[in-house]
Amino acid sequence: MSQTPQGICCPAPRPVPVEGPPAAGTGGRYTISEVAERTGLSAHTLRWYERIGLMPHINRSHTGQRRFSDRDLVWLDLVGKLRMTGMSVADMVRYAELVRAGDHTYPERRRLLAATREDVLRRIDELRGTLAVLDVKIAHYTGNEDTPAVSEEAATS
Amino acid sequence: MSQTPQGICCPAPRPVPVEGPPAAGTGGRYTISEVAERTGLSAHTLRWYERIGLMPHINRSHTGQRRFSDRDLVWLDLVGKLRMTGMSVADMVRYAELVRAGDHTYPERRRLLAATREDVLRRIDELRGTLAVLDVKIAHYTGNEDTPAVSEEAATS
DNA sequence: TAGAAGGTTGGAGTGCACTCCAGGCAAGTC
DNA sequence: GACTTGCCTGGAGTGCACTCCAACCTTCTA
Repeated sequence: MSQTPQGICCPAPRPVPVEGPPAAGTGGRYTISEVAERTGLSAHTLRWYERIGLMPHINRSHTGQRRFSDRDLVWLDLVGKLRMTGMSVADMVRYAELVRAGDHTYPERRRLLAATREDVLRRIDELRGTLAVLDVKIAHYTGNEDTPAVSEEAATS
Repeated sequence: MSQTPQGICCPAPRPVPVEGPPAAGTGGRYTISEVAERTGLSAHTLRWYERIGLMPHINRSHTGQRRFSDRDLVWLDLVGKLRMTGMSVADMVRYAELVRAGDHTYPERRRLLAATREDVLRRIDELRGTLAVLDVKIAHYTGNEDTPAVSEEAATS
């Protein structure tokens, strides 16, 4: 959930069998390419999300093609938000499993999201810190467009 | 520099021959493990950073071991900040090359950092957006610790 | 009837940022 | 002299999150 000083990137996933609650029966029926366009995810990624258990069961047409519901879109929207927080796909799959498991998982879901929230706050703080550094650097370069550098160049610029 | 909806992760690097300005001659002489401890980076990563051109030349002891200077530590601090912004290693190498190339690269360095700054602002905004979503979810789970779920469960929780 | 468009699958491939490994060297301690 | 510690190198391996491929199926339009 949190990030080590070096590994600025990401934790450990694992493929998970899809076996959730009954899929939605509400709203429009979108093809995979329509959903790709709406969400900005590729069709590849949408299939992959389903395969690893990050989606609830997706309905199929009589020819076996995926037909996404409005509910699926809402879910994908949440997934997109969670991705933005830096949450790993593995953790999102874990969350999806909790949702499928039923209401008794509320406390754990809350815990997962609360931890994510803490992460986000930390990240915002970090980013604000980098902003300060960037501003100093940019001001330095702006004020010295053509003047010779001072001392610490290799280290400080 | 910016991130696509899907590729939340990262751009393209390339190995770059180290051939920068004369290395620092100031300050303490730290071994690689000392620097690893101070920066939180692994010794592996420090060697790798040097190899790809992300470090200025690092001095060596008479036996060929790296001896990092205070200036190197300052540089690593900046690199750490840039990593936090989400800047790719490839872009950081590019920046390091500009620093090595001399003062006439000030405008481009400024441009690079200004673009990074914009990215950071965008990311902070995104994170704030996710915070709002998380808060709604967490409040929902907190208020319904044991009560049955409502309708949209698979999609909204 | 042909061809194009859009979908299906499992499995392999990609790019990034590390991370580890084998084999070796130098200095210090018992 | 043996052992330990800490460092060196080039190159291979890892984990994540996609991304692509080949072979195939349906549906639709010309």
